[in-house]
Amino acid sequence: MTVTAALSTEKLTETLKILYDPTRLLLMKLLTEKEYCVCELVDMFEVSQPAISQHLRKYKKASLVYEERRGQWRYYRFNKTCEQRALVEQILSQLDENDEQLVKLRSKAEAITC
Amino acid sequence: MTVTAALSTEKLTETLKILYDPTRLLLMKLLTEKEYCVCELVDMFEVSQPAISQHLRKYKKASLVYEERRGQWRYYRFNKTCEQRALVEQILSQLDENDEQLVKLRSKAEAITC
DNA sequence: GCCTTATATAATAAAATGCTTATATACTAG
DNA sequence: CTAGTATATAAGCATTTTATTATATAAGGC
Repeated sequence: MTVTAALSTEKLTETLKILYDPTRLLLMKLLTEKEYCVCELVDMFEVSQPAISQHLRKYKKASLVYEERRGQWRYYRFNKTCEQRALVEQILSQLDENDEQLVKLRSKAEAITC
Repeated sequence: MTVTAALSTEKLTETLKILYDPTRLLLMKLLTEKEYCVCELVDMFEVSQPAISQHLRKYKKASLVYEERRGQWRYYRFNKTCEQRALVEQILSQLDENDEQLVKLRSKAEAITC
């Protein structure tokens, strides 16, 4: 059930440019699994809130995520209808589930109450 | 025949960091198809010889390519035994074969005598 | 309305990137 | 040995990136 390859050099490199950053790669991994609000992500990654917001803005600019406002929170999740979907999923599927950083992140994710 | 995913965050992002540059992405596409010597690549891409050499060095540092000296030339080709092979091939397979930059490059490749 | 919380944006400084020019190295031909 | 070609490396510079701090915006509770 492979999708036809049809990304331009520009679109492809734009996407890789987003995912080459470790924080953004792992963050995207999480966002493909479930939605998160910004404050949850800030608690999980060791960077400031503006840094997270800026990463999220990059995803959004590339149509990789949906943003949904609910009350005073904004929830983000992977946009499964984006044209880069296959690419993103293939890249993320290459990530070792036992990778130290990923494992650590997942355990933090469980502990968070926001 | 999918290969087991087992790349660390570090290895994965290192590879994406190499491929996010349009020149390096297209160059890698060519190198997965056949071997090239540096002067051929210089003629195909619109950058200086040192720029090409520097791109090639990045591949080599990440074990993505083999380098073979023959006479005064150095031939480069994709290293099919590298651990990032599946990742690289999946990424490259997402590239539209009709992409303008790729098509232009291929036509130049045919014309080159080095 | 006012205060608090959640989030985005702006400004800025530090680091990384990728190109160019200049130079070094290595092989070939004579 | 010398000159020419192929390639790598070094140095320098302009641009981009990313994080931080400071500030703005927007919603919720009182």
